[in-house]
Amino acid sequence: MLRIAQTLDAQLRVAMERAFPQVAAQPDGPGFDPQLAPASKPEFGDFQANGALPLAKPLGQAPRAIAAAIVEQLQGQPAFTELCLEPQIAGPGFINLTLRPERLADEVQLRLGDPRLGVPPVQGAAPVVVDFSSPNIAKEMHVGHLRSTIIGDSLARVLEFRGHPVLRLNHVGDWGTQFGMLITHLKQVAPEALSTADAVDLGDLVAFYRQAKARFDDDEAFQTTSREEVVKLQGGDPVSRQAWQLLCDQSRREFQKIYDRLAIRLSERGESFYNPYLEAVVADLDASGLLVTDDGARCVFLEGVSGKDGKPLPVIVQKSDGGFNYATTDLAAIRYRFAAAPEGDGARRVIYVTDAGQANHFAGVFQVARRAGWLPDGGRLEHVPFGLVQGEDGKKLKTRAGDTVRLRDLLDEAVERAEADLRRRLAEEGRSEEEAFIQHVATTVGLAAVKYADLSQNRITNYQFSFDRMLALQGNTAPYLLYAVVRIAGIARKGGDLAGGEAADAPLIFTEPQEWALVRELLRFDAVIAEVEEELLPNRLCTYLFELSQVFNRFYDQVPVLKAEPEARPPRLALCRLTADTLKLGLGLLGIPTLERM
RNA sequence: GGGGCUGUAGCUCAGCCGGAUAGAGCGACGGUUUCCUAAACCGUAGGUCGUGGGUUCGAGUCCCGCCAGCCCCGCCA
Repeated sequence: MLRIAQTLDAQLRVAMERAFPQVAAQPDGPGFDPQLAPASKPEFGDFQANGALPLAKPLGQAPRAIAAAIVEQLQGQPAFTELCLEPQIAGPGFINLTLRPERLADEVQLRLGDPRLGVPPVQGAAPVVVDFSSPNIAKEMHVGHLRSTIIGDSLARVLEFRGHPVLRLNHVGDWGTQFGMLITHLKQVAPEALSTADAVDLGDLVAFYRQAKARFDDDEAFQTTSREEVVKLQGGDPVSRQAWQLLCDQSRREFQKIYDRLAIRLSERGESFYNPYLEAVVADLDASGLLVTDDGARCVFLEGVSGKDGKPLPVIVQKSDGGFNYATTDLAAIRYRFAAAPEGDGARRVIYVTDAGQANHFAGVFQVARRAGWLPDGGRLEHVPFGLVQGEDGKKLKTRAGDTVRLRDLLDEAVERAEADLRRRLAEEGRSEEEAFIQHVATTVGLAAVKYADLSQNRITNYQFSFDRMLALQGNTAPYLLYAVVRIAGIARKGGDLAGGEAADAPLIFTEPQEWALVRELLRFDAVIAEVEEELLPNRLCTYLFELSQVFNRFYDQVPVLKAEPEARPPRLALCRLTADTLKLGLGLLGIPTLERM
């Protein structure tokens, strides 16, 4: 309906100008904004224009009279009367617009033949970087990586669908002090791990990492050795390099198992990738006069952000010992991503999907990048923050033993619970299914539940993780949406021709309110996609898909399809087909595959 | 001390650019099945939108103060 909304907006502007030419002539006048919005309630029609109300004061007229004058001018436009029924003026001066049923049917018809379901491909596409997931080498992926991975993937999918060339970058933690610690520790306790691939498994590596961290925190000699080890590594020492390479390879393979399970595609480009550019970052900042040496550290002082003593807060880009830190790497990454090829990605939009705790850090780093002039005209640099994953007690999610929850275990449990639920249901209904079917459904439902529960929440707030809620069969959950798709597949199995062959030329004539409700819901899809692309809020897409499922279920419950009168059958089958296509596409953009039966 | 985020029904949460009587889901209570999977549908109850001001024709939404919770705050990432 985006196209129609644009048309209506233009028509309203013309009507306003014609109704009040004296205002149109004023250069400093109030101007005209139709304030066109989707109708807030079905009884108000399809759209409402609220633009008459703000004109009341400047024009010195009653808002309803202003609305009436606008409506009169609208009615004088043939293009408008072809599109809409007679506008209604309601309340204090709202103009309610209802589209002609045949225009709605036209729109449905267009979408039936359109694989993009009415979503236009983007014009003038330029690369978009989505930086997400980003686990640390030599650690296992845990619940803390869940949200970034799932949200980032979904945003990337939406942007890709719109036609942007998307670089999905996995900015893994593969550099820095942590490696000094780990390698130093391993040299002493498990030297074979540094020269032989897979000498220890990742779980052990994680334990070693923890030990190394503990030693680092209270053993000064160990700290010193670790720092020296980092210097060796950065200096390209072959032994250190090889150890590092082995650790990275091993972690990479473990990460990939998770990504494969979740059907997530990512290009690894870790922190180390930017090492060759760190010097240039500092030089660049120096050349643009932003760099200040303070206490031996080279930093950029932020504008508008002050610390304890009221002094501006610094972003440190080179430590007093000459080393670089994460801010330097992040700056190098921004610089590289916006820079033109071959020494850059040529991006026009760079998106970081990380927890909200890093908001200050990114705000600082972004400010420096902007002031350094690294963003091209129209370049967008955005932090997409999200809240913590909490348990049902409202505290940070932990295992019973108090450990961090591994992502692997979390996914396993979701699938196990989905399987148990399915088996119980099969037993209750006396159904018998093949083992392969059960495994496939349980896996799909379990993983879908985890993804959907995360995505359906406004990402900025903390997220209360609950297997029971996400796997519930009713409510705003993955199983509920998947079930709507299954119901439509059931119609096809029982002889409904969803491919459109049945009376393909028959006009789409709808008679029931449930049909119209479904039509209107289906036509919202393009606007929802546009909104997610802009606001980077996948929960808006979830809400839409849930509402679509609800409207469909109401239709399914109250309006027969297969047993409809012969002339009513084709249009109803068409609605089923478009609903299924919309749900499949929408869920696909959330990274969730659908099922034919469940 | 400074900064960020959050505060909406018993619980979990939506709420678009400020628009009409603030919405879902769960839970509670009550209904619906000779018919496409009842994993569904229909209905009832449940709200000082943390709080006090301000702006506006109109504020859950914007501005300021306050309260509460979480997070961040110089050489870790």
